[in-house]
Amino acid sequence: MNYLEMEEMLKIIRRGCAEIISEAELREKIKPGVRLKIKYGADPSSPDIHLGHTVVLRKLRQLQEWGHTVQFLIGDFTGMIGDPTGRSTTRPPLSQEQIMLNAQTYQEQVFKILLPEQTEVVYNSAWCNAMNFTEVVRLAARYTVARIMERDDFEKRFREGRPIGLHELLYPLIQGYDSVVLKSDIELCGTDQIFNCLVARSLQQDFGQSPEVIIALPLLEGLDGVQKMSKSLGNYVGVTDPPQEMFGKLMSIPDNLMFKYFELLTDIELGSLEQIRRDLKANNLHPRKVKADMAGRIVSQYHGEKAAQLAVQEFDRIFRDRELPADIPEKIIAAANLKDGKIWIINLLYEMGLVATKAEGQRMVCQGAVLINQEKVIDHRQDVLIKNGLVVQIGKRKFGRIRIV
RNA sequence: GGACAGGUGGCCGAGCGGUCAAUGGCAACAGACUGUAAAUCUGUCGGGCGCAGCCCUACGUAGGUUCAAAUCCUUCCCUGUCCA
Repeated sequence: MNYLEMEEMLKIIRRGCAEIISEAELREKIKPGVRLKIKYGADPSSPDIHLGHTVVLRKLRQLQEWGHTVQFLIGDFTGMIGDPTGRSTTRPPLSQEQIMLNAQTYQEQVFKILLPEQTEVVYNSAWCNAMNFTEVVRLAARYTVARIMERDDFEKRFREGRPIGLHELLYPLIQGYDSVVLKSDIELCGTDQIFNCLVARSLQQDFGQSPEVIIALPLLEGLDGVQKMSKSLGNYVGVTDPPQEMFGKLMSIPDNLMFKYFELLTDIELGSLEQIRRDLKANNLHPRKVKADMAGRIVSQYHGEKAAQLAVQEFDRIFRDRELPADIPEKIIAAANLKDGKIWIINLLYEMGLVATKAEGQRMVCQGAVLINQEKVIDHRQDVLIKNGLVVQIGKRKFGRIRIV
C-alpha cells in the first residue's frame, strides 16, 4: 500500500466520524495483508436494529471489504446489568430468555449490512460467567472510583442526587475487559461509548496488549430531530420496517437533519452532497425533493430499488394528492352488530380496530378526522349504513375496508 | 443505626382537606395551512354508558381519621442528602 492509497483509505474511514483515537495508531495498525480484529459491542436490550445502529454497522462493513474481521459482541452478560450509558435512571435488567431472543433477531438483522463470513459473533457471558469473585475484585482494583466517576452520566446523576447502582460502575470495566479477552485491534462505537472504550484501552495496556484504536461515530438523532434514535423513545426507523413506513418516517424528520442522514446513512459522494447544499441555498432545489431523494436511497438499500419507487409513489398518492392508498386492509364487521344494515359510527370505528377506545373514537369524529368513502362524518351520534367495500379512514394514516361477515 | 427531604397521569412537574380526572411543559393524536408523517397555528389527550349528564378506576403500598383525602395520621416498600 503506497502513501496515496493509505490517504484514500483514511479519507473513507474519516467520513462521518466523530473521533478517532488515535489516527497515528490507526496508521500503524493498518498494514497491507494484516487482518485486524474489529470489535463492536451490541446491546441486546431491544430486539430491533434501527438506522441509528447502522451508522456504525456501515462503517464496519466498509472495513470488512478491506479484509478485516468484525468481532460482533453481544453483551448478553452486560444486558443483565443494564447499560447505564446516557441514562439518567437505572435501567431494569433483562431476563436471560429475553436477551437470547433479542440476540437472535439482532443477528438476523445485522447481516443485512455485515458480511457473515467475516463476522465472528461472540457473547460476553462466555467469559464473564466464568469469572469468580476474586477475579472480579482484582479487575475492579485496576481502576479508581474517581476515574469511573469522570463519566458524564455518572457524574451528572451523582450531582443531581439520582440513584446510581454500584453494579453500574462495573459496566465500563466489564466492557473494557471484553476487549482484553478479544484482543481487539480497533473498536467501533457511538460517541456515547467513548468512555468505555478508553477504559478498554487502559485495561488492555495493563494486560500487556497494544491498546485498541477507537473509531467513534456520531449518534444519529431520531425522527424528532432532538433525541438520539432509540427504540424506547419510539423515534426510530427499523431496518425491517416495511418500505412505505420507512419512507414515511424518513420524510418526517426535520429538514435540517437531512444532510446528516445523507452523510451517515447513504453512500452519496460528499461532493454531490455539497452541490445539493448549494442548490438548496440558491433555491434551485426544493427541500422536499432533497428529502425524498434521501429517503428513497435509504429505502432502496434495505428493500431494493423497485420497492423504494413504489413507496415514493404511494406516499405522494396518500399525502400529496390525498388519495386512498393502493392497499387497504380489510376489517371484518360481524353482521350481528348491524341493525337494519346500520351501525353506530363509534362502534364501527371500535369494531374495525381503528381506535383503541370508544372515547378515542368519539374524539376523532368530533375533530373531523373520520371519513367514510372520502366523506366526512360530522355527527358522533350518527348510525351509518354500511356495506362491503366501504372505506373508513381516520386522519391521514389509518384506513380500513369494511367486510361484513 | 439516626436526622431530614421526597415518591403525582407515557415522561418532566405543580397541587398539600372540598370548586381535582388533577395547572403547566414535553411527547402523542387530530384539524387548518403547506412542501411531507417538515415548520407554524388551533384543538384533543384515563375508561365505560347512544354522553351537554351519570358512573368507575387513578396521585408508591396497606390501613385509618373525616360528610369529604393526591392533600391529615399510621404501617410497610423505594430514593436522595447529611451524621455515624
